[in-house]
Amino acid sequence: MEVRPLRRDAAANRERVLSAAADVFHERGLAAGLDDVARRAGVGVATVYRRFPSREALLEALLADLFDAYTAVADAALAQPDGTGLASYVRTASEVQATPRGCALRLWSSPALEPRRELLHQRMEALLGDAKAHGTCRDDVTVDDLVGMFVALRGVRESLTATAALDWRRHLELCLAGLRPAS
Amino acid sequence: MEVRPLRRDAAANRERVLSAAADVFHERGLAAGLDDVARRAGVGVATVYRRFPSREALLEALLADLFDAYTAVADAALAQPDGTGLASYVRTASEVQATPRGCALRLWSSPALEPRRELLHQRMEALLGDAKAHGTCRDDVTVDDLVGMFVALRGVRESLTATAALDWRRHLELCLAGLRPAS
DNA sequence: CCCGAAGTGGAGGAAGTCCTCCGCATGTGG
DNA sequence: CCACATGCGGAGGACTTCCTCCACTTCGGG
Repeated sequence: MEVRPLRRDAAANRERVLSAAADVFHERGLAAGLDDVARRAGVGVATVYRRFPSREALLEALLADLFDAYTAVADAALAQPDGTGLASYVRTASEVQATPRGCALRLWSSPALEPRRELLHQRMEALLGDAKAHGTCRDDVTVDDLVGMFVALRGVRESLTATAALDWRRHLELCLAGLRPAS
Repeated sequence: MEVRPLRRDAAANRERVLSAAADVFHERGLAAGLDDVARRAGVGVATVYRRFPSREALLEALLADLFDAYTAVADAALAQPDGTGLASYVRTASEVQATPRGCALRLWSSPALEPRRELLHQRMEALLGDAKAHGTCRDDVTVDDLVGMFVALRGVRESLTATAALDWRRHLELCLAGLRPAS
């Protein structure tokens, strides 16, 4: 498993591809052509395929970043263990998800990312525990419920179809209200 | 605007296409080929295109059915004006949406369906009014919030990606909890 | 029963996407 | 500074999907 590092220019190109992919997928959906991604990155198609053998590999790389960002947000929220961390984590993480890189969320359960997902899972568990201990969250809420919220929010955001005054932040607050203990 | 009715066999084919389209889109997503729809319906491609000039027209026809179903559910819920109608409407409508025809929901705000959408809007308004009057729903909830819920639920349902113990019914209950007045 | 209007199927051209191949360019260790 | 491993671009073949066209079939009113 000796992997020598990429040549410096190649590494830079890799980043440009990732960033372009996030933008393109964000704008035109996950089905957008990789040729478009290449053009946007100012790079040949071959470069995209050389670095990321498949569309999935590309998305996984984006998702890895996203997981890292989530985890960082969760750590920050855990720093103030007064029961408000959970809500602030959910709100901030949702903002991160609204970013172009958030498009990768659809791959959530990719097997290749199990380790990072597990890490994030632990943080969410901790946040839930803290919130429950302070009585700011119902006892029966699970990490999967939180995951469901993020997935749901992505759905709302991607559906801003013309007419709709559909605001994902509004749905977010509805969910947060649902997490709090009844009376 | 004289439109003579379809010949009997043509009308039957139209229904078969609609039903096949619902199944195919449900299984393979809205991007599935219309050729597949035709094959599934046991009909030539030309028949699909003759009856529905575009993929959108096809989806609109499906959505029209869906709106009618929603409206019927809402009417049933309104029959018992004891404050519980809203919740039972949301639950039942969600089940309808889990049906293959529910795949059309993505088109929600198609201009062509304004009249039906308006009809449904009125019913939801009434359900909300009843629930608020009985104190089973927060005063600040709007019809758009409900629409947001349905869109969110579609997102969760379509994301059942392998791993996930993601259950849309669970997210539904979370939302319903969020609708109720705080303490 | 008959005949014209209405409907039908599937071939096939246009367009888009995927991904590989290979001759040329460029960074880097010695 | 040089050699060569590493990386690069874009042409192009295989494939998929879209949608039209037209010769043939079927329905149904008189």
